[in-house]
Amino acid sequence: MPELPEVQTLVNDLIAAGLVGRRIIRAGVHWPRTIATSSADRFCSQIRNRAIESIERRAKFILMALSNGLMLIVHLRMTGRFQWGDEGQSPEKHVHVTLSMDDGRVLCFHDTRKFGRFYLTQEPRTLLGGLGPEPLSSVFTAALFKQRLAGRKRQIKPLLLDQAFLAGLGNIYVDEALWAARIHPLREAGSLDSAEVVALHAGIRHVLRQGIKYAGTTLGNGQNNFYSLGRERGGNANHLKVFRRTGAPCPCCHRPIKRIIVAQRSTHICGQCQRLNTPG
DNA sequence: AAGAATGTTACATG
DNA sequence: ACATGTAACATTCT
Repeated sequence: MPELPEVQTLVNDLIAAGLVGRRIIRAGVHWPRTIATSSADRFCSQIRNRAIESIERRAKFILMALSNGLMLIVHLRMTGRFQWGDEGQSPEKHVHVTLSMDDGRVLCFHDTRKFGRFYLTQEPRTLLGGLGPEPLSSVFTAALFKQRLAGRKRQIKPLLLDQAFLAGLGNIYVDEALWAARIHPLREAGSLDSAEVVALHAGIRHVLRQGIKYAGTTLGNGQNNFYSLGRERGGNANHLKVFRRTGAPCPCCHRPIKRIIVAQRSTHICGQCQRLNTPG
């Protein structure tokens, strides 16, 4: 669920909350497997008394640079999120890591499905080196996109979901971007013509920027859902054109949105606007 | 009320 | 290179 816009929203919130410059005085781990790089004990002793020097996003990872060259990297996977807790009180259900700050606040990592991971490393490149370009950065031009698509035989949707090809997209924003560009998710990636590449490049950047603008996408009311630092919902669900809108009219041609399965993932398309074969 | 589906990723196997 | 299947989990949906 948390894709690039949701992770960016969280990073923005963490910065706005004044976390940069604060020092971590104590860590608690209640589900040890959350810590991917070491034992829970070693994690706690290593992170203790480090100051947070910067917070940024790369792909769907949250990067916190700590003092003395250590980097804390967090991946939320499907249901991870951060929220404030109370010092001295036992953490609420599904809180697996707590970070007590030098100003008395407690940053809690909450993750119902327990897929989220914390990495503590001196060498971030090991984890991040294989990622594709950032879709919102200036290096991601239509020309670069075209070059990376050339010759690829995979279907366009699973390729866009591949973090080594392009960083940060997930199921929601891929469906939205493909609809915006009027491209069928099963199209062979290397078969897109120049106009389609340009449209898809623009579509990807548009849907991601819109997601960030509305502070992420929160679907439904379940707790397996995106909530930002202050437990606020994102507003982007109101701006989705196809995702989870099966049966609703396509905003472009008013035919009903269809749900199909592509690469084992639920996929939402307009069969009229997104053609697999050229009409005729 | 039991069983299926679920936004992510890594890894194993054809 | 690419497609497919599975596993990691708990909650929500059917």
